[in-house]
Amino acid sequence: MITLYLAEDQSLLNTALAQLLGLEDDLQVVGTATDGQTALTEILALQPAVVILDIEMPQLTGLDVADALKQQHYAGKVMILTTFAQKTYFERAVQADVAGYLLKDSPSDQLITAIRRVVAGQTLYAPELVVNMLSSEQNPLSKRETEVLQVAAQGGTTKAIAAQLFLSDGTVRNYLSAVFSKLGVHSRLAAVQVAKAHQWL
Amino acid sequence: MITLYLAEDQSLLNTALAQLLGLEDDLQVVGTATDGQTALTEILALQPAVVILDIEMPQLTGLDVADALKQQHYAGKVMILTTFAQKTYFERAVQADVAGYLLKDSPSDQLITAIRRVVAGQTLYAPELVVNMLSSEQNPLSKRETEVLQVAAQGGTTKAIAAQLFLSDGTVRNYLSAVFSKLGVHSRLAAVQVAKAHQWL
DNA sequence: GTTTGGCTATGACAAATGTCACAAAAAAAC
DNA sequence: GTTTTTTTGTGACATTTGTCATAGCCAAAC
Repeated sequence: MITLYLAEDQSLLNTALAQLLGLEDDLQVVGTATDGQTALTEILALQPAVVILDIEMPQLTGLDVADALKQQHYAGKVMILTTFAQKTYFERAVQADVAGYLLKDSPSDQLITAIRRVVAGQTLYAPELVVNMLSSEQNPLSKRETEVLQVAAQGGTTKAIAAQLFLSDGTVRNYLSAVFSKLGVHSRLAAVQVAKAHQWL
Repeated sequence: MITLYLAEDQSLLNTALAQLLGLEDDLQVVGTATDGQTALTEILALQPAVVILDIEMPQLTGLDVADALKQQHYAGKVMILTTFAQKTYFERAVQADVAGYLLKDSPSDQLITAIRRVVAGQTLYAPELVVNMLSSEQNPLSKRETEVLQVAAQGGTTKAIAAQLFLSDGTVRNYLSAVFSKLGVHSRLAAVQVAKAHQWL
């Protein structure tokens, strides 16, 4: 019998999956949560063989939970189950030694077979991710440039940005100018648009 | 026996729900789709008693499908099943005479009872929506102001905005100035932030 | 029938923004 | 150990942006 724990923000999917997985002879759902903090506490108490984590959850994200479990040298397998194939999420998940990274756009029976394979020792990554990793352009901005743009995206004035980052007024304008040049735009708003589209922000 | 059709973008939820609903004695899932166009065609062919529609789907949204079904004087009941309680979505749904508007953050057994009630002739709206409708502030911007801000949000220069809307350069600046004053900000970026936060954009 | 509000426009001004050249220290890469 | 990149800064300039006063036209409201 494989014991499962399910952490999923969206109650409908959470309950539906819990019931469906429970119908399988070799699977048993020992607990569910709709937020990361509850999930982490209960996982450590219940010690399920497989943990299935959504990423976007209140309080702690699924990735935060995976990190915490890694630090505790958790014995069971950890799987991430999320909507989008975001490079940054995936990279963090790999860092946290997850045994599986699946997308919500594959049918539920694939999830079930994936669980069995993970228990058998396999590591499963959704194929879309590999494609996405290769095709997605990398951020041409330096760390600081990204940071400045990020703060600028909040909509504050140059002065406000400078104050928040402990920089001079002119330096901020210089950074932004460099950002614009790299992104091929001429204004903050346009830069934010482009950066968001590429998920660099 | 209640015949059901399920249109849901996310395959995992789609398949999980289809299986779960099919387990009920009085429910039968006669078809599913992951996009609006397929859903509409198949619904008209299969004539299910209840149609469950997600909103955000490729090609046609659930609301588009609901509109089309209303125009055809469709005999069955139409239910919307979506993630967020957005006022604008809800209003459109009510216009399309949907029999139910449910949120994905309630458990799956509530969906099942909701289906039975809708078939019995009841109309069900998620309680969160009523709260949301009352609490959400209304857009203080005029139609044209909203339009200008919307175009400005794309990141173009004043000239580009003016060209796109067939306005003079100065008029665009005036509109934006009025928008800023109403939203309590002093820049385009900040205005876009505020407007997006309130879902006025 | 007048008043109100929305749409459009111009001109002028102050402030903010974007650009460029230049420079120097620190960190990273080779 | 040298070169390159990154980070930070100044000063100056052109352009863009935001603000305000003012005004005509139109439609809706009262």
